[in-house]
Amino acid sequence: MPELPEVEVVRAGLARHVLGATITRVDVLHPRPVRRDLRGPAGFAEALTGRRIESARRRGKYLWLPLDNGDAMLGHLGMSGQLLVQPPDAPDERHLRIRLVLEGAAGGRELRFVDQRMFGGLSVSAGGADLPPEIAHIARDPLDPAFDDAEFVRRVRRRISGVKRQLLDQNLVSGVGNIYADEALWRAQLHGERPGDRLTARQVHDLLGHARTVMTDALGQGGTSFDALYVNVNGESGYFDRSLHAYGREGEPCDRCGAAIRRVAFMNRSSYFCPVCQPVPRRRRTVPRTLPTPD
DNA sequence: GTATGTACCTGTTTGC
DNA sequence: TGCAAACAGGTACATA
Repeated sequence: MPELPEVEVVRAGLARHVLGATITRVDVLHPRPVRRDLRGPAGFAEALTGRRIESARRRGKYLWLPLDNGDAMLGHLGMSGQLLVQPPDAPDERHLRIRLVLEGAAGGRELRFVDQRMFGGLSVSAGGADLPPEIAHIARDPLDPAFDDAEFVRRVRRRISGVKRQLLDQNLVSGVGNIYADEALWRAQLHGERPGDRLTARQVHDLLGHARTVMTDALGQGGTSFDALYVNVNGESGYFDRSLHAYGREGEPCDRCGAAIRRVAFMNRSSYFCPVCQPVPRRRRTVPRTLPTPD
């Protein structure tokens, strides 16, 4: 489940291993991962063939490879996507979806998009080398030096939506997924259903700081895991078994107070929290205390 | 603009 | 043993 730290590991791996390479052939083995490319599989392949990869960039969980003609190959790993740099004689992965044959700097290698569930995908963004217009709406991530903390705090406190939903809103802040949202909320001792407009600026600011810390820690661990004997640029950081306090720990004692961690359904997925450290907020009053006077 | 719910997708796990 | 349902969750989109 690649989140921001995992995607950054992939980006850094790509920056190291495919820069300057020319794409000489593209095989689209399944149409779904290129569904966002309106030209279809053949057009996608044609737009990439002959292009040279100039760099590797990222915003939130999206990453893109600027090309020598000003376009970019835009990618998202979704739930289960991987980008692997492999020698051509490596056997095809079971869920290999797209193969890019490379020449030049990464001579004789292949860049492979492998994705079991196919929530992820690749597309060619016209003129997207600097920032693909398809993702212009995606906010900066908390690790981006240009991220505006004060603006984030202001926007969260303007909405009545629960704070976890806001953490997952990529228009507000990018890169935070379900796992790190639960971890940041646990550290901040806030329940995810606390309405944004009922939090103090200090609380939102602290929550953002915890999100930043969780992701920075994961980045530190994941950053050392990929550069193996043969180049393996993937989304596995090995983070999940180690330092999670809330996510996936239903029934286990809270590391802070010992109460059993609870799991509740949330947006077609799960939320994990400590019922003592992160008390469920009281319901908002639905009837105003005093009825408004009619005009 | 905001708030909320759902479709998409498939391998694995769980339950009967 | 075999089958079906539940589950995992990031994003885009629909609806109010």
